[in-house]
Amino acid sequence: MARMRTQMTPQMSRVLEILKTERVHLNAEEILQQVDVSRPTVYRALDRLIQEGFVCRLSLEGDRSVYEYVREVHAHFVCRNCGKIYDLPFSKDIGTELIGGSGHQMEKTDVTVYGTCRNCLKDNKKQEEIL
Amino acid sequence: MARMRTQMTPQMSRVLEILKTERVHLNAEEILQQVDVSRPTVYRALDRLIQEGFVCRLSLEGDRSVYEYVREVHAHFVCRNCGKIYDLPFSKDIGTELIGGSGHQMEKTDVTVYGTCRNCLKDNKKQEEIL
DNA sequence: TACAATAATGATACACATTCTCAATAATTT
DNA sequence: AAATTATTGAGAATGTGTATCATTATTGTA
Repeated sequence: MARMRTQMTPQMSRVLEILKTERVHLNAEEILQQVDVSRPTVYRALDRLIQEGFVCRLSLEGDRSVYEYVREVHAHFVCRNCGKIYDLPFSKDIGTELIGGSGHQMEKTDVTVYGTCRNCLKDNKKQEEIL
Repeated sequence: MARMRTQMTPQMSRVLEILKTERVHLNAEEILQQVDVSRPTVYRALDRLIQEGFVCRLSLEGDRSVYEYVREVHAHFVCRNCGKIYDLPFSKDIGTELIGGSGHQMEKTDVTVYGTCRNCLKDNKKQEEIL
């Protein structure tokens, strides 16, 4: 009987490498453009990399998902104006606190803050000065 | 010159009413099934209801968005096993805390905890006892 | 009340991200 | 090397959400 295959296929490695080196949040299309791997395989690789805990997916409001290499737990700030995503460090385990005595078992916690980033705020102010 | 039209159209009201009475998180398709309103109008109504602050959208991992009537700010617990969504009360303004001195301007904060809910944990235990 | 102006609706078609199917290929075990 | 199973890629399919646009409803004004 054949055992489970290699944990990490070459295609998975290539996808992971992109995410590791780019150091930003990429969507599936952006990954596809940088790797010679078929579309379905990129999605499959991402799913498996998420399962293995190497990558995490971020489902943004009304937008396609973005992926990033997991370095350390953090929250995200998404600018509604320019779309840029910033990492926000967070130390406390908010999830455990929130679950409290509800009896649920936590796996992970997603914290996403939406708003206007500092750069866009600056640009807006400039615009107002000109007008 | 004609002014802005009624804030709330009949179609918007019907969509809002469903969300108010159902008291659960519904996706656009489920809303469509319960209301005699066209697909585009349901989406338009939801967008406007969100803008007005009556409804909020929840973008779940690899799933379509769900909508709920806004009663009070809270976080969500999503069960990876049964898919059920639970509301978790949370008082503190985590977003402001996270942004800290970054200079961004917060609009709203989404907190979603993923894991296994208490019911599924119970069922799993039962299964183990049988086997 | 009728008219003019604008906003909202519904039917249809469309766009696009993600997934499915399945034959071909690669890896692993015996 | 043969047998078995996992993985891949090409292409098609799925399905959520939008754009278009003619029609209808609403509101303000004469």
